[in-house]
Amino acid sequence: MTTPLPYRQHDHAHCVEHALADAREICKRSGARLTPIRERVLQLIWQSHQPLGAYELLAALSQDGHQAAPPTVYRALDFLQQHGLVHRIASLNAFVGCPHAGRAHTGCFLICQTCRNVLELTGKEISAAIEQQSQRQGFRIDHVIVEISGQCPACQQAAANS
Amino acid sequence: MTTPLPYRQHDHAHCVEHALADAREICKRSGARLTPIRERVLQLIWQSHQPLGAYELLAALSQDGHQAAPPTVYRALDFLQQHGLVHRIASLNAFVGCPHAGRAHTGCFLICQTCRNVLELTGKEISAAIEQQSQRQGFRIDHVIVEISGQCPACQQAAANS
DNA sequence: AGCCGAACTGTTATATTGTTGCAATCCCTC
DNA sequence: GAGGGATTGCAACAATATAACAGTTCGGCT
Repeated sequence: MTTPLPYRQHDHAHCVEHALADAREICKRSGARLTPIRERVLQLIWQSHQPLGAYELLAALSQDGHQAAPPTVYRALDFLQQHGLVHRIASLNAFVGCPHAGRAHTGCFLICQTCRNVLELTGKEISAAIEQQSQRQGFRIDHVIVEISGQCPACQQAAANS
Repeated sequence: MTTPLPYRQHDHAHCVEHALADAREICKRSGARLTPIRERVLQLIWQSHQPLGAYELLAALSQDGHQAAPPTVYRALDFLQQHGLVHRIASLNAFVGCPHAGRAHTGCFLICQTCRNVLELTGKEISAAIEQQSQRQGFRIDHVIVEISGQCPACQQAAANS
């Protein structure tokens, strides 16, 4: 798995470790148990820095020598989702680390179809519009999915130069 | 399959026929072939008036006496999606008829987790916010998914009365 | 320390959703 | 009515996700 373009420049190991430290802290505060399997799954997701499917995680765990079946991975993912540490990208059947874990937010994802990177938007404009329109219909919101597929700036440029 | 609450009052058969007539017209204009299978799938989706999974459609086709395998259904669905006649709801792995076929729009769905009905919003506010935020990131949009799960007004009321 | 109950994990099997590849058929155009 | 692209039939299979149950670990409590 090659590290994708936009991430070549940053200190990847450090950013992964930072996410894990955050996760430990968040779980500690809420009394949740970030067990070895769960932590390992979270680490794998962050290392890839791209959406990772459940069965890709499963394969990675097997390479660890860890015997693992689908439920193991799905349970870890459920836990991580419930604690806001990862998001599921419905249009990809895959999971990404959440860079805003701990802070209240509605996931809103820009998915590049070329390099496969995902950017999570933080602005309130979109969720505000969604809440307003839902309220207008008298609809009580439980969960919101916003997934925008297309091409990121870097890949647009790369495409233009070829 | 019981007709869900919000639809008890309308002339369901007429609304289905209207959607089919629209579809025939749209395909005619674009030179697309709305073959019997495709039309039947569209009809089944509209009749249910709720999201329908590919394998539910498959079962319904089999009841017609029509021998059908998964690819048959998926191909029909691909066609209907490409021509804007149905939408796929990623969070349900299911398909709904599009009430705005032919008119340019971005699907934005309110999904009631109680009655399973889906309402497609038409307002431009949400898609405008999405376009604006994407543009700010220099992201070129290809396709947008907005799926809002929760509870519709009717079901909120029903829940309150019990 | 030792016990209890809840949470977590292992394991097998199975359900659900979606795709590939190839042959046969249909339908439009020339 | 012959050629060629679109459509369909069909069989196999791939990918994603869940169910059910047994065993194990962990943390709180006495």
